[in-house]
Amino acid sequence: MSRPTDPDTRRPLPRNPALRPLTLRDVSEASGVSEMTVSRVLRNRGDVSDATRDKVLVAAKMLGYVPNKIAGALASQRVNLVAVVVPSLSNLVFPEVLGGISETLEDTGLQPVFGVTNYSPEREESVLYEMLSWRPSGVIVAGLEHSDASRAMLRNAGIPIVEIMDVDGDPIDSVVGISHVRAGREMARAIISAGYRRIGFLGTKMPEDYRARKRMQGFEAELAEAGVGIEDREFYSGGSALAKGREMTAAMLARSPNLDFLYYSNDMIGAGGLLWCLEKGIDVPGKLGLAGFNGVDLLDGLPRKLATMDACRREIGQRAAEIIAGQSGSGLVGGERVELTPRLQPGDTIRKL
Amino acid sequence: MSRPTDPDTRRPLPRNPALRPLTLRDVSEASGVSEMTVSRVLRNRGDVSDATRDKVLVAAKMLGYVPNKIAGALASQRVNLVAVVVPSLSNLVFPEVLGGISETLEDTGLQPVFGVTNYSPEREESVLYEMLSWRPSGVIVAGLEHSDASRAMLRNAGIPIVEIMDVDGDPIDSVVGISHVRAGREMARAIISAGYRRIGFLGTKMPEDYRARKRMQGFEAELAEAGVGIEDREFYSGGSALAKGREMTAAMLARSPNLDFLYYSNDMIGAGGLLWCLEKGIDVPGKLGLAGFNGVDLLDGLPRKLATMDACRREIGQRAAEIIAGQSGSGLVGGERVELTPRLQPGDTIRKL
DNA sequence: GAAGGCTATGTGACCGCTAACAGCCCCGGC
DNA sequence: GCCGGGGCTGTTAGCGGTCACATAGCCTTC
Repeated sequence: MSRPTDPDTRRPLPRNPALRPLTLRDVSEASGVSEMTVSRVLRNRGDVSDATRDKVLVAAKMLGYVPNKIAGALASQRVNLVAVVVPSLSNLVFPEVLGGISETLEDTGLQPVFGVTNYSPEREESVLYEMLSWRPSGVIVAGLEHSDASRAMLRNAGIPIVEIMDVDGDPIDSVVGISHVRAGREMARAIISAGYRRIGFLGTKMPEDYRARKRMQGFEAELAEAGVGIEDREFYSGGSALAKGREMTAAMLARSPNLDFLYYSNDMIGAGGLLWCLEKGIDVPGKLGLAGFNGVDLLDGLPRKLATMDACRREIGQRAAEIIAGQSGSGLVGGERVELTPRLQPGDTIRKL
Repeated sequence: MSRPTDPDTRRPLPRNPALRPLTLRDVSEASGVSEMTVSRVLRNRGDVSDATRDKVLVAAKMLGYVPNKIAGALASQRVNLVAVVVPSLSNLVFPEVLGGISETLEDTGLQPVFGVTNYSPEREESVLYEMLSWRPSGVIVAGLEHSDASRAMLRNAGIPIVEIMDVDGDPIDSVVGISHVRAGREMARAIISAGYRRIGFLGTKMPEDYRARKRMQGFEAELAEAGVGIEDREFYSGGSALAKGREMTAAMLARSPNLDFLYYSNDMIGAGGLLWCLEKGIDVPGKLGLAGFNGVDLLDGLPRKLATMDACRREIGQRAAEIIAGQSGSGLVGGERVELTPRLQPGDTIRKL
């Protein structure tokens, strides 16, 4: 999107006198050419002589004209917006995904527009409705679980849809993510093969956090195959995750002192648990192993590095954005499936063999 | 813009056969009334008989019609979007502000649209340009420092503008935030009155982080009035803040072992420093006091509570949103100034007297 | 020097919706 | 019976751009 670049005039561009928003006609009159030509100049499309171009740009800048994309979009049936819908911004997983998206979209002419659902399907539905009513060029939405109405809307939108974060399920169109079931399994395998056997699970209570649940399912399934069960569980909701991690760890170890491993559904509560264990002088990872999930580098710098599994957040954003950008450009294909592989980061809280 | 997809659900809303986006006319034909009446029903505006209303709603739902806000906005000259421009999402300060905004806008019919500038004035300019070209009902933008062109655009937009986070400067229209200069001063006062005298400052290198700089200026000014100077400084950029906090603290104390207080420009590096000090067995807050800034509750749960100052992030978002919502509703006033008061949270890392 | 092909610009018809107004029907009051 | 006034619905004219096409010059080319 090229804009009349500004020479360094000290003077702010003149104030619009009529307080009526400027239109192409204003620029066209000021520069003595037709509206169409102004439009061409401002969009850098079609042939315009250099002389005319300059005239127009000068006039536009002088007036402080900002094109009206609403009118443009209506006329051209083209919208450079990409709707991005995530459940939360405080999760710190999502800001990173959004970062990947922004970054990748940066030089495609596409613009991300973010919406937040607070993990509520109803809210997701209304956010999607709202966003689709702006006829974006594509939609990126977290998760594979949506209300029937949401799925129908997305399917009917006739634009590329990319569901992200998770690949365990039935995508509407394209999907980019990791298998949380598999992530849970792999962590279980690592834990088992490090010799831990009495395992506790700590997670969120949130019923809508399908991904955390899938991790737990995969985790449990893999343990079961090794003849091991989850001995104790604890769930929380709300509050500061770090503090909750402490509390839950204390509670669980008080209740089940024989546990030799704690698997946390996210790094923040894991970090809380880790801090608590260190304070109590518990031998980590000798007597007690710990692991979280997400690989948030925010936590680099803890006294000990928590074992975790990278959720490929940034890359998920990038790949999703690439799919949208690719399809919105030319012949649409759709139905892509990108499964990324989360990497286990053993850190210092799982025994080395 | 249309792609074949698979219709294998039980009974989704019937697929749009022509793959041409639905319009009011489709609904109007399906329900046997005029487009205008459909429009009225869908917007809940004007009198429509219950019988007609039901007919229309049924038809719209059956078709899976999603209104085209682009056309609607063009015709009505009304857009329910509020542009929100922040420098970063990874700062974890901003997601909270956005939360406050979303929350407050929720039942106003207004919709926030987020843009990210990465602390770059050029990027801010282009993000603003892009957003203004959608003719939003208002703009919320972080900071008071903008390029001349950005200021001109905002001034000329003819819509409510709210600059947030900071009140130390010259606002374009309305402003909601705290005085970072004063925040720095207050922290200095607290430190001085707790008896600390040999003070180090640790912060970001980022030249565009005006607010951190203002805090430092206020801090230094207040110290100076007490006849105290900053004895040592250290700045970082990039990397994990927690880890950087450790490193910088180690480096500074190696260089200036006599310091008795460290003031960090944000809580994350402060937390890193705190963890490092505790590991080293340094007597905090006896021999060495520590303080950060922001009051991020993410960090509740550290072994010791870091002294900090709440930046009123959520409330800033709320108040800003209220201003936009209030003005967009009725007669515009503008020029409001809301200065919030950051509260000192002494935590456990400043000596009590 | 006429035909053909560029390049640079202008012309009208929309894009899908809503504001404003016009009309119709039915009611009650005088 | 006529009039006035609601309640409900339809009609017309844009909103501010862009598309497709027409057009005017001018330069080749033979």
